[in-house]
Amino acid sequence: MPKKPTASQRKQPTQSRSRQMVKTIVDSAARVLIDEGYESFNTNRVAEVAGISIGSLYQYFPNKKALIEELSKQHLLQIGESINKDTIKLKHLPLEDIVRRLVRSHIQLHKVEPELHRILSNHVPETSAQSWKNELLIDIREKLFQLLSQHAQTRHIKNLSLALFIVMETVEAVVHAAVFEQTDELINGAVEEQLTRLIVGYLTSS
Amino acid sequence: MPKKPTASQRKQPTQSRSRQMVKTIVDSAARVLIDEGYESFNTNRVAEVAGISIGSLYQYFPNKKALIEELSKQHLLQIGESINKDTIKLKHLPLEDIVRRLVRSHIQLHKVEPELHRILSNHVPETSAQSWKNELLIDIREKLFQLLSQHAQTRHIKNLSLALFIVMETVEAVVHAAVFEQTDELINGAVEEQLTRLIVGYLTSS
DNA sequence: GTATAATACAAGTAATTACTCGCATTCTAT
DNA sequence: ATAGAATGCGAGTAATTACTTGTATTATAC
Repeated sequence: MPKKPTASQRKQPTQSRSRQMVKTIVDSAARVLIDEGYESFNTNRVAEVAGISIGSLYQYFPNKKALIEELSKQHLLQIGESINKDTIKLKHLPLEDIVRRLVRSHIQLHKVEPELHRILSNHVPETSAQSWKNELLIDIREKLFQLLSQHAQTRHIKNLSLALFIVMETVEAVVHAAVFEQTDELINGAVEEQLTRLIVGYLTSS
Repeated sequence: MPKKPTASQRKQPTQSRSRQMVKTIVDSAARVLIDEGYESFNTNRVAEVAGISIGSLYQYFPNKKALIEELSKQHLLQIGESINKDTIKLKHLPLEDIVRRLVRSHIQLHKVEPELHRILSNHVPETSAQSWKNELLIDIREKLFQLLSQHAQTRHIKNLSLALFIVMETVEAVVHAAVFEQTDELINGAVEEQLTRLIVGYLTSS
C-alpha cells in the first residue's frame, strides 16, 4: 500500500517506560488478531487498541510483519519452555508417560487463545519461512530427540529424525484442529488419549 | 480498501465463450497465487494475467474471496474423486493396502503445485469456515468411514469418527509439510511408508 | 436483418493502510 | 538546573486495490 518498509532494525527500549510500551504493543497486537482476525489486523488499529501513537509503534517494530513474528516467536519459545519442564520431570519414566505428558502440555498450551495460535500458524510462514523460525523449530526437535532417543523402546527406529518430523507435524495439526473445533473429546481427554496411543504405537512398533 | 462487496451471486456463463473465460480466470488465479503469493494476490492482477478485463472478472465472481474459494473447492472435489477411484479398486483388500494407497494418492495429488495447496489450506478458512467447505469435508469423511468401517480390523474401535478425525488431520498435515519441504524422504517413498505404518498401527491396535 | 440478450471492456472511485517526519514531552546525567 | 538523549506524538502521504458503471462488442432468436 504505502512506502516500502525500512528493512532496518529499530531502537531497543532501555527505559522502563518504553519497555512497558513494547509489552503493551505486543499484547494489543494479539488482542487485535484474536478479536478482529488477520484480515483486519493493521498497525494503526494495534496502536489505537494499545492506546499509543502509531509513530511509537514504528519506533520499536520496523514493520507489520515484525509484530506478527514477535508473537509467533513467543509462542514457540513457550513450547520450548514447556518441553524443558516436562523433560526434567519425565526423563526416566516409561515412554508412554512421557508422550502423554507432552501431548497434554501441548493441548494445555493451546487451550488459551486457540484462535491466536491458529492464525499464527497459518499466517506467519508466508513471509519468513527462513532463519529464526527454523532455528526455534530445530531447537525444539533437538530437545525431543534427546528426550526420546535414550529410551530403549525407540532404539530400533532407523530414522528417528524422520519419525520426529512426522510426530511433530501430527501433534501440532491434531491439537490445532481439536482446539479450534472445541470438541467434547478435547474436554474429556479423548483427544489426549488417542494422540498418545497413536504416537506410542508408532514409536514402539517394528 | 474500496466499497463493500455485493454479497449476491453473479451470472452463470451460458455461452461457450464465457465458460472458457471462467476457466481462464480460475487458472490465472491459481497462477498468481503460486507465482506471486497470497499477499500480492489481487483481482486486478488476476485479470491482467488472464488477459481479460477486470470488469469481466466481476461478472462471474462477486468478490476476491469467491475466487479463492473456487480453487479450494476444486481441490477438495479432486480429493473426493481420488478417494472414490481408490475405493472401487481397494474395497476388498487388506487394511494396510487400502491405507497405503490412500496415502500414496494423497501425496500424488499434492506433488503438483504444492505451493498452491499450502496457500489454500492456510488462507481459505479465514473467511468461511462455514457451510460448503464443511460439507465437502464431511462428504470425504463419509467416504472414508464407509471404506474403513467394513473392515474387521477396525471393528474394535469405539469411536471411529474420532479416529478418522485424527487420521485425516494427520495425513493432511504431514503430506503438506513433506511436500513443502521437498524432502528426499518424499521422493524415495519413506514418508508414504511411515505414514502408512503410523495409521495402520493406530487403527489396528487395542 | 434486426431486436434483444449476453458478454466484454477499462477508466475511474472510494477506501484502506503501511509508514514517515517534524515537533513535543520526559527522562538521565552531571 | 540544564543539556542532550530517549521517548512519544499524530497529522499527513503515497500507494495499493476491491469493486462499479457506462459503453462497446458479439452472439442468439425470430
